[in-house]
Amino acid sequence: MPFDRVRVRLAPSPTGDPHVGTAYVALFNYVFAKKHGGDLILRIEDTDQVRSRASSEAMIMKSLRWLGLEWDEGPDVGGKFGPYRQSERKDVHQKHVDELLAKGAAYRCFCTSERLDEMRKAQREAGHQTGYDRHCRALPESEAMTKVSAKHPFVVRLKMPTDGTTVVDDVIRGKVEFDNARIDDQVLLKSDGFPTYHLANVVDDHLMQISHVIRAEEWVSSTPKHVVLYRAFGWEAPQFCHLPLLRNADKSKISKRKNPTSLAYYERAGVLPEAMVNFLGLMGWSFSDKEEVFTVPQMQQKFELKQIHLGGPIFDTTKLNWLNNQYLQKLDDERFVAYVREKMFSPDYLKKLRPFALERMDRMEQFVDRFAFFFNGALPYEGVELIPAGKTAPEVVTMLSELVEVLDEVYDWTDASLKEATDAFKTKIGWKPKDYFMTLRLVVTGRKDSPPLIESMTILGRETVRFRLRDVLNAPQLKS
RNA sequence: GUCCCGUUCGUCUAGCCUGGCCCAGGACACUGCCCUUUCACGGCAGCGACGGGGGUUCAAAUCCCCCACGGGACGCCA
Repeated sequence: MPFDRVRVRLAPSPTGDPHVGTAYVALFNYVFAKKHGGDLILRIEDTDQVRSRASSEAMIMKSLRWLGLEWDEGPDVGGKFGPYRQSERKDVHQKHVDELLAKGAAYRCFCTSERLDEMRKAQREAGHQTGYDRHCRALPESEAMTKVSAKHPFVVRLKMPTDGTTVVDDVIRGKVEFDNARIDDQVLLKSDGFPTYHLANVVDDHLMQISHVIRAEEWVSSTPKHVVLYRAFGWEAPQFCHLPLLRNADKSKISKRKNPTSLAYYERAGVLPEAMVNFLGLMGWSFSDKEEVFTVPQMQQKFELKQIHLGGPIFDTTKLNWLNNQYLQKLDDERFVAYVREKMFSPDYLKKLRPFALERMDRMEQFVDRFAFFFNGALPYEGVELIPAGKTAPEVVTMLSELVEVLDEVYDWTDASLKEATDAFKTKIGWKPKDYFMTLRLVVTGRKDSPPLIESMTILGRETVRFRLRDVLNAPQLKS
């Protein structure tokens, strides 16, 4: 361990909704840090200029706080190792890339993406592992500099050793050996001047004095590159610990296509943060062979990285529901009332509903019944005519499944962009407006007499709409 | 395809390092019974797993080897 003090980091990339996988890794990092009296650092990995969004960063921080996983240093709380947003550390990264270049540990590559694509295609067809063919590695320095002055775009790649092995020492897995010859010359600096994950991660982890890198299993295969990087810089590598990947029911890596993965979804669904955290703590780890209900402070006492079971756990929320019920039963008056009044029937949410509600009621008592779908999760579809005349169940299923994909691409969840997206999709599939919109209305609201569809979808939010679009596929009418 | 990781009830897991206490323990789910004017909670019971094959050993879920299966990675994404 390169530093005396335990310092771990959480390094999410702000490219979407706050993910349960992020929370999972966050929990284990948090618990490990606290157990050892160390620090948790939140570092935003926003080096992907195309996909990073500020709104995503804000949501991730909000969700982590909701779970009670507070960080000691981060973009919002500061700290002496900042800045904590990688996009603000470009100079630092550039400087370190220059150092590698000067040392001869890295080289400039002028290959175009077209050439790389063709190369990979050929490799794949030949049945080989894909990887850079090191075309530019042998390029003389003088030639490279000429190209640079001629403004040829380039990336900087790591010079991997061509023989021997690199050993990754993982806290749980032990020593894992990799054949250097099979490891790619990783791009460290992109042509836009931003570092890739690999470079930024190693540099920042070292500069921020990270002692243990606790992250998901998907990183195991790139860790030897990181080890080589640490060596190139002359730094001692941190302890690595790769957590198992949460899985879908079919065992593939958890994805929003097959599971609700957004923490915002679970929060809205009325899952208590202590239940969520407890549930995540049960994935790959166990508190004891008798008790399964525990708090984060209790987990801290007993937690050991080495005890983590490596079989990838299926993220099956059945047990989460039971756990949540356990915690729900313990809610006192204060928390219960606060939840219903401030979260479920929050003033902000009710204000959004007011214009739609008032013109459709003659007595206030009708509100709860008629607007229930604004507060519910899953809707009852018994007796609802989900299939328009002339259409078949498979057609409706296909339409809805494709629509989910379309809506996933909607960048901001507003009336305008939803209208645009749903209209475009309607035109594409060529359904009659009435059939299309009524089906959608029934799926999203569960009733024919709902307020305007687009506005309702906007208010309900992305996660709930997505959930219903998927959930309705289980309705008997649509099963064939 | 190549490399790497994994594999205990349907699901989450204990046990595996330090072989015998394991004809494998707990929890969720499911089924039944009890409690109960309903439902839920709660209680009790039941169902249900060491991927396969070789070895080592007096003894293997536990150690070794092979196979199968699952997953991850193979991006100027993280």
